[in-house]
Amino acid sequence: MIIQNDWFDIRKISESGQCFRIVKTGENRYRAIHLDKLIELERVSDDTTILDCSYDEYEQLWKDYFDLRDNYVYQEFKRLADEYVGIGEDYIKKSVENSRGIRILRQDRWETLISFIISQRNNIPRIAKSIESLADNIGKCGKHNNINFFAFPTCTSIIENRYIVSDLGLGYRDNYVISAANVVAQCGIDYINSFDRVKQLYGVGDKVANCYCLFGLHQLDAFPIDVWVQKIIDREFKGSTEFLNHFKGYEGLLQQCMFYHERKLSGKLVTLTAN
DNA sequence: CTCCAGGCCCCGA
DNA sequence: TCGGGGCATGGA
Repeated sequence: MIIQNDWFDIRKISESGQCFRIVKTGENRYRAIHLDKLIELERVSDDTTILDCSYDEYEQLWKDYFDLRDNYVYQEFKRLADEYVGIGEDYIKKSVENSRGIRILRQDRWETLISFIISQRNNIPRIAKSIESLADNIGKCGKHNNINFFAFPTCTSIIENRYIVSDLGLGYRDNYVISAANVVAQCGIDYINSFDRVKQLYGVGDKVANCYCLFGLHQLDAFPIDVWVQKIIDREFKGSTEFLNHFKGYEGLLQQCMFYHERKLSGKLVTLTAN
């Protein structure tokens, strides 16, 4: 499949910190794992990305995963940013422009939940490593062409293999992961359908709950505040989040732009690579 | 050695 | 409700 869309930048998406299983495999080449599928992508120009899959598989799976049904929210958000007048104006406009092509993926809820539980007080390479470790040890094996890969483990697998999970170097987060697995095995992931529900989980606070809403539930108004975003709020907006009122419904898009932009500026953008 | 990483729990005021 | 200590682990 050839995707012609200059609002889609797989490199920026993979470096934006929203997902941990999209890795760089070569120059302009990326690999993504979603559910029990693997796909390889190549960004051949600013507006063209090749997805190595059939039309049917694209329509059935990857179109939704990469949120490629339309560009409406991204264009609308950009328009809001262009119109913004007020404190931090320059920072907002630069971060949004610099982040063009970032989309909010429609990731698997369960994987998103566990990924961001693991993310707390952790760094991105090690988060990715922990997730790979979970998949490699207790996930289901799949095969794509001649590549072996492992799907993210189910809640049942985590419960059944909880002693293995506790030995994967997750630190104190292993109890949070196992606890969440128990709740989801009992109630189903559909039960975790709101900020309040997800926050009830042991080890989930405001930040992780907001990440779950934004990246797992695709609630684009969620605005996770981590140490980076807090730093931006303090420095560029004098500690006030009043600027969010201009971005009603799209706060999460702005959060991603700021997070990406800030890390890029500080030279701490992380490029995940295979193995 | 210390410091830090997309925080959260728990405790005491 | 707010602030601070403690928390597992590994890399810099």
